[in-house]
Amino acid sequence: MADGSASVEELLQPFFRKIQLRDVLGAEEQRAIAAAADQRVDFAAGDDLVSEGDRPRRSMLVTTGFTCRYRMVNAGERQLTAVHLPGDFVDLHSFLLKEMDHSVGALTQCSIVTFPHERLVKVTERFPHLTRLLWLLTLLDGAIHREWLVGMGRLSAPQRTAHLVCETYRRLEAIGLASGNRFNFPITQAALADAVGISTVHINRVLQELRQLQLIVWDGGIMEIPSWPALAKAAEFDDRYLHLVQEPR
Amino acid sequence: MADGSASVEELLQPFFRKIQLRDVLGAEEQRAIAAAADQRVDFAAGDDLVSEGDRPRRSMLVTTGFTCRYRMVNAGERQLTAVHLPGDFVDLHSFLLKEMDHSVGALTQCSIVTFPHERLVKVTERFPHLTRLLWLLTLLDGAIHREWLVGMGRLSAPQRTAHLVCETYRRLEAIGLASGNRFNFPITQAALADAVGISTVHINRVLQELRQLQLIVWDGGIMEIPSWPALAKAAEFDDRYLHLVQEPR
DNA sequence: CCGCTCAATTAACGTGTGTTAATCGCACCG
DNA sequence: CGGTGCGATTAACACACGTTAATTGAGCGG
Repeated sequence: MADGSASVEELLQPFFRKIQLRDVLGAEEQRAIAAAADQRVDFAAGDDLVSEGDRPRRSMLVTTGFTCRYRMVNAGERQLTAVHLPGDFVDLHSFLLKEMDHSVGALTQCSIVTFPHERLVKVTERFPHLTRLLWLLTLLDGAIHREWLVGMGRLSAPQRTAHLVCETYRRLEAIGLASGNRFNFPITQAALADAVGISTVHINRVLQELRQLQLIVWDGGIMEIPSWPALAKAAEFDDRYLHLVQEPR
Repeated sequence: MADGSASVEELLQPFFRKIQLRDVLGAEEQRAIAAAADQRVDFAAGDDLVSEGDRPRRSMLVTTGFTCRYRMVNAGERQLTAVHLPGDFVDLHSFLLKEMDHSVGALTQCSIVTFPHERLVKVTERFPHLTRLLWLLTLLDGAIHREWLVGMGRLSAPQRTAHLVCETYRRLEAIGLASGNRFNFPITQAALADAVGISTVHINRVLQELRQLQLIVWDGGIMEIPSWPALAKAAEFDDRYLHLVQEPR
């Protein structure tokens, strides 16, 4: 690590938890990953961490804050394809895809840790099981992509919005960053609209509906879920696709 | 291989081409993969190759025909999340995700080759570069998922339909299974509707529009693209996300 | 050759969501 | 303390797409 008061191990806690939810991570593997970490970098909300067309030589892991993957189309319309939380790699796939086919932006102020690709190659040469775990992380991204696809195709805007709230809470809770059916969600309605695939005008209508149905309370950047069963039912949310099961991979 | 007149190597040709479009595949690696192949299995159109909730102990690679990944929601609505062609693994991700979070069905009659998971583990233990290539294949699936997501959120139904036609042609062409702006596409309008995320009534309207604009000719299971530039422009299609570039991975 | 079934097609009507544009509230700052 | 700007909100109107239901056409088995 080049700088920072916190040790790499500390910064990687959410990441380790994320993995340990799915498999056992050996002490040696843990050290190997920590040793592969390089610099720490901070970004302000709205900044781009990587841009479409870039060929990054390192991958970035979020340690604090929210980021998103997105693409622009048409006349400046934006569509998010993923939201990333602490412990998530935002572009581990660039390690093998090489060229970015989308951009990554900061939804809030955030900080990340970088992993040079040549060090990741070394990991794949020496640690087959750890390699499979990194692979797994990109597969989890894919599973979430599929879930979003199903929502986009077959759920209404209110359902998709509710679904995103459920998903975000469940993922934060899993790594110990949320509890009590509330979490910090300091993003803009416009960003939420871009995630759900609707207009800013309509996300506003949708949010009012969800509020009126007492499905969510969202104020001052805090999202609260008055009744998890009610929200999950409305969203047809089932966390199977998050694969929150510890087993040998 | 347990049975079949064709050798594994023959059956794996589209698969080898798919990989070789992105990197060099060594002779030893080629042999290792061929050796990991197990049985050949045939399916009829409409059959399920794997179902949501299953825990497959082998992954399947399509050798002929079209398959799809899908999930059911609500009152029997179906949403496809991927279409797979010869050379594609339909569930390589199950190797690490373990439990299927969606089903895989045959869009047409098709045949596949299976790869027992324990043999894939051995591959990851002995062939780091080949492992990265398999990982890459799942990353390509992810890239296509993101492209679909952008389309679902920000493109019109005619655009998404045109986009799927472009994508399918480009992928088939890449592995040598299509040329001359035509390809075999013997699927039902209902299946296409499930891929694009619209109703069967509306896919019919969309197809008529695309036909009237001379963007596609689709008759007797043959899809023809009168003008590739015109269709690509209408669909905002750019094949960057397919990563058709040979380079060290 | 009839009747069955399934895919494709058409029509009528309802609605979820987009678009445009204006207003409001609030933080920030000179 | 009054501007400035951004995010949230509201209104009016348009239309892409869904729903329901009926019709047509092609393949296929009896």
